[in-house]
Amino acid sequence: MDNMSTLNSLLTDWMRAAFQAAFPGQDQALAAVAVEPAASPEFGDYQCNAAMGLARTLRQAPRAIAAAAIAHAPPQPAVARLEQAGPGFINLTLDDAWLAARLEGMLSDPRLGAPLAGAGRTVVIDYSSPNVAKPMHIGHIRSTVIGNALDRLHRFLGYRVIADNHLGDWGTQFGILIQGYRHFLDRAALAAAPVEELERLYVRSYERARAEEDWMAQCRKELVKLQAGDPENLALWQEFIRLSRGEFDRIYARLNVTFDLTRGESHYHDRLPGVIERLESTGLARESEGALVAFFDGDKLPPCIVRKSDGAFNYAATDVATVLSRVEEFNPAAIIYVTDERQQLHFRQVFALARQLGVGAELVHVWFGLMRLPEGTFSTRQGNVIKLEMLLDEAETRALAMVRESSPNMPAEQQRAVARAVGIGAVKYADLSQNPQSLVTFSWDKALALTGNSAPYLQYAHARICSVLDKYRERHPGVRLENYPLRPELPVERALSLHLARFPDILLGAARLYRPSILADYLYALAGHYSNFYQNVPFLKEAEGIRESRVRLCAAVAGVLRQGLDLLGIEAPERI
RNA sequence: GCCCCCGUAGCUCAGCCGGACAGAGCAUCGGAUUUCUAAUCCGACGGCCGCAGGUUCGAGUCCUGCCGGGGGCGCCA
Repeated sequence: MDNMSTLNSLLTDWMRAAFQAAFPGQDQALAAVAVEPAASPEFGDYQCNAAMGLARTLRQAPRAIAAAAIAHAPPQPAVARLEQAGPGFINLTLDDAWLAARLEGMLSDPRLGAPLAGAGRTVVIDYSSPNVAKPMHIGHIRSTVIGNALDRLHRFLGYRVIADNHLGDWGTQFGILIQGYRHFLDRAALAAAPVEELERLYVRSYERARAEEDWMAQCRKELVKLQAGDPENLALWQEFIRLSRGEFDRIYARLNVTFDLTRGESHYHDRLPGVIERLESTGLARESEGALVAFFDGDKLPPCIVRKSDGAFNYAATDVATVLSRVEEFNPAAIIYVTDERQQLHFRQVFALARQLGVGAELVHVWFGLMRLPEGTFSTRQGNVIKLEMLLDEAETRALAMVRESSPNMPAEQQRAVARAVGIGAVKYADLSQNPQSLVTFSWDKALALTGNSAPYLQYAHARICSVLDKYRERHPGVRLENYPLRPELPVERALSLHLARFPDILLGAARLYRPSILADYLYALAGHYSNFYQNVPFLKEAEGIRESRVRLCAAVAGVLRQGLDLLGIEAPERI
């Protein structure tokens, strides 16, 4: 199946060839000819809208153009009907037998027809990236979950992925924290909840620093000592990182997220003087009011400070150094950053500098809107922060209550495992299923939805299929289902088959636009088609042949659901 | 002041490169379980797609302006 093109590209190439045969010498204008899924089933399976747009260039009426393209279309076994409609649409209906064979091909491929689009290419994905010494709260989940889905998706498409958790482990906050640690440490609290205690120390020290000049000066001194390699401060700093990573790792384990690298900003510290030198020598940055400032006259961006007047490097310098280091070490085709919207300007500046320094890799900032509460923003100071662990706990608790109710006979251990999969899946899906760039208002009921457009809905569809397959094997032991052909005859079966066959195109689209929500939408629609099928069409008690075809269709849906959910980082238990 | 994003059904949101009558979930109302898991399915109700112009054969989608909300803009990261 590796050499097989996806449905979209197959039909698009063919349709373009039809236009080229009808209008020789117009290749440039015809490059835009494309085929897309039909807006409505009544129009067929796919449609081509190119004729209307070409009317001016080709100096012909759209309907005449469409008719000519149809007349010149080369033979194509995939297409049963090709017809003109409305002002110049071309509607395509796939051949039933061809579609069934296509599905057979997908099912015999462990990759379900997904092309190895990224073979030989490397992408670095920088995501999650929490700050050391601060607990992860619900604002951190989006980067983690979206980044992880992009990670899995790219890996599946054959990219070599370097997932890097770029910890915030360097900077002025550590001077404040060390000073706080020296004066306010509560050892019992640190032992009980280390990161919470570190945060408390930071907040307390920070507040005092705002009020007292001397305290602030002392914080700065601690930072300078740390950055100069003072053994005592270095040891403290390493301890902060160790404690924080312990807590982060616990959350990542629950979320089933793993990184290839966990390099903090500190990793690039030694490279900063070299970067500054290059920025200065190339004229990209110059002195201004004691600071070193990068200007972006050509790019219409405001200037940014790369080195402060006290000589400390700013985070723009760190991020440029990080880009250069990644390019040098991994030679990636793309570096993808997943952060919230507040960093848009920052990354535009960093990317502009990197390009000026000769970086050719595609630099992408995948940003998402800040999570808000109905009553407004949340902040540590207002004390209305919802800790990520609390959210995950609540999700599992709600899911467990549901499992106990609907599956009272399931062993307790399994109930807990299902509740974990369902609860965590629900939380992830809430972030993955919407356009990340919308403003998001957090609500418990939405984040933990267990019905409707939610992960549990998909998991439920999957579990029901597993149950059907088990029952089939019980009643018909030893039967090799592959020996029976797929015969999608009913409209709902055909719709299901067509939807399944689109899976590879969906993966490519989601990766190209860096939007896992495209995959989530697809899976939701798939589960919807399936639920309709399941609810309204009997299969186990049908006659041999029909029965096997339908059971195989079920298996196909299960396979795509499982693979799709896995790419979103969501488990698909066989029983829920 | 300048820049970026968002504004779609009562609520929460989809809507890919502009395409044929604008779609879900929740909520409300009405149906479906002797059957393969009802965390489900079927149906009803519900929309000047913020407003006003413009481009286009065609605009929720692109452009301009305005209104409303969020974020950012030289010494935090």
